[in-house]
Amino acid sequence: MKTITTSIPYTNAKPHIGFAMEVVQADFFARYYRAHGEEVHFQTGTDEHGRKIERSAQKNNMSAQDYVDSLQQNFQGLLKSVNISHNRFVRTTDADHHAMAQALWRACAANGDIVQRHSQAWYDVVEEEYLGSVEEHPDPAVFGVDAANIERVDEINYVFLQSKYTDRLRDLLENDQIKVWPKHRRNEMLQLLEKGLPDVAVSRERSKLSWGIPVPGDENHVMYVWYDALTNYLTGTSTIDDQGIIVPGNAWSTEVLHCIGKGVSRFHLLLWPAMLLSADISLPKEVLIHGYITVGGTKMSKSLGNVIDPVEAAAERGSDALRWYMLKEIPTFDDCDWLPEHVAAVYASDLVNELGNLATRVWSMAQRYSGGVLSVVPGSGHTMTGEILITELAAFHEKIEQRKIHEGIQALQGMVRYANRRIEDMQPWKLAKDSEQLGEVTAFLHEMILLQGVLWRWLAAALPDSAATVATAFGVELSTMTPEVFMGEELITIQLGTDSPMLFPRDVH
RNA sequence: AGCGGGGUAGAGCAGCCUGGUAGCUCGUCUGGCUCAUAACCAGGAGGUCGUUAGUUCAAAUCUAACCCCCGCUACCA
Repeated sequence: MKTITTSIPYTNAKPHIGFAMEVVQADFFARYYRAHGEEVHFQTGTDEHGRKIERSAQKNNMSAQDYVDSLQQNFQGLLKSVNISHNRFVRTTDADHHAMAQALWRACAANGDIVQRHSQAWYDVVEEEYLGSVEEHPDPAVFGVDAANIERVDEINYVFLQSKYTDRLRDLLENDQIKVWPKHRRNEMLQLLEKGLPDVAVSRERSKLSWGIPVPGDENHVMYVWYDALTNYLTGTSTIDDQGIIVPGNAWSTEVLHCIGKGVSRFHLLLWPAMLLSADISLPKEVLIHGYITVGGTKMSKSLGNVIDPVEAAAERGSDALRWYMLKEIPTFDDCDWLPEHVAAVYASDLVNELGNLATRVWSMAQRYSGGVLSVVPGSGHTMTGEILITELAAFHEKIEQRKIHEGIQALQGMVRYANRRIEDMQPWKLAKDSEQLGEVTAFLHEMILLQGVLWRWLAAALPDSAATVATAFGVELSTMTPEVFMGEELITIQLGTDSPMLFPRDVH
């Protein structure tokens, strides 16, 4: 079994295209492992507590709950528009999440890792946010906030003793017990660990924040949003017994892959494992950290007006086209600039000209020269192509295990080009003029159809809609498409579907 | 400032560990083909591999210094 997760975005803003890329990457892995026949648990969700939401709700004259409910459609709509195949969506306002966060808190507290501590901190009364401790920052000027808005607060808060886990976390990361992709992100964390981890204030006074999960046994305090949010990974995978003890489910006691953005790596590589260690719960196996989509080399921001809306981007050429760009063109771990002309060029070149055109040209020849029904024993006639196919598939799988989705897909793309070259060499349209050679033409087209079947079995992880169209048009069951079948000695009858597969129209509006 | 990543044809990247005629995709130019979504195939043009110095018969590749871009140390997909 495999478990794939995404981070859960804060719902106060519209879904970010970067989050869309994150869910698409996660969805790729979910579909990839399903194609291997593995059972997959794939969860995503939304982070709905905190001061900003509370304040926005007030502005809109709504209760916080009604307000977050009204925001759900944005996120559900996004998942739909990029075709995400998750089987659990965790809202931090869900009752079972509420219970899980409290259960985890109790577990950490029982181990002596959450304690009350008197703290002195700087507080921004306008933004209603803690800026940092007085101890760490004796001069609040470093925060760049108007001094008139800064207040020094003195209060009792709950603190999670993250510092206790500094050494164990260093060991875990150094020994790859939590595998970090790419590696240099791990090094960044090790650097932080060198300085020693601080303890983390994990509660807020209810007077300052009421929209959150209450601290168990203390109605005057509410959990810090990160403590609350990270717990979602257990909510979706585990249960709580009669004693209030967390029972990790199969989905947690397996190979867990967290897909996140680089901005939240500290929380996932330090705080989260520390929380799990404290509660004596097993750790995730891998954390994949993607880069950011930039515009003109800078981050998107509302003030610059350069925000790309993922739902609109998906509507432009269809979800598969957007998914392809995000998976194949954007390097999995790196930042990448978003240029509309480039997006259009990649669509035309990779999808329209190569993948889409290959499907229609083969379909049309098979229809015209072989009457739409092709009964052939693949056998040794497919050996040459089959061996190349085996090599390329191995390269694909290896790259995907290294979490380099873009490089893996490029291996499959190489086979598409190979197919186009083969067709050029064989020139079936010439052979077909001679009725003596029609058998050879059919055998060749049969080979090209099976080849696409094998490729689309894996391309389906990136392009699920198109894969379904291809399967129908060629009348093949993708899950049976293996190199062994491709070169097998059994008769395979292919009956084409009635429609030519128009996967990627050239003209899109 | 410290640490990390990067600087290779117009754009995006690989090659660097394990030195030996500079490679891929897109774009561009020319030719071929006609099954196909004016798609496909072949070939050409285009680079003093950030700078300087060093090691070597030989350096994009190793060493040193320097310059530039980005990231992390504070929320962020």
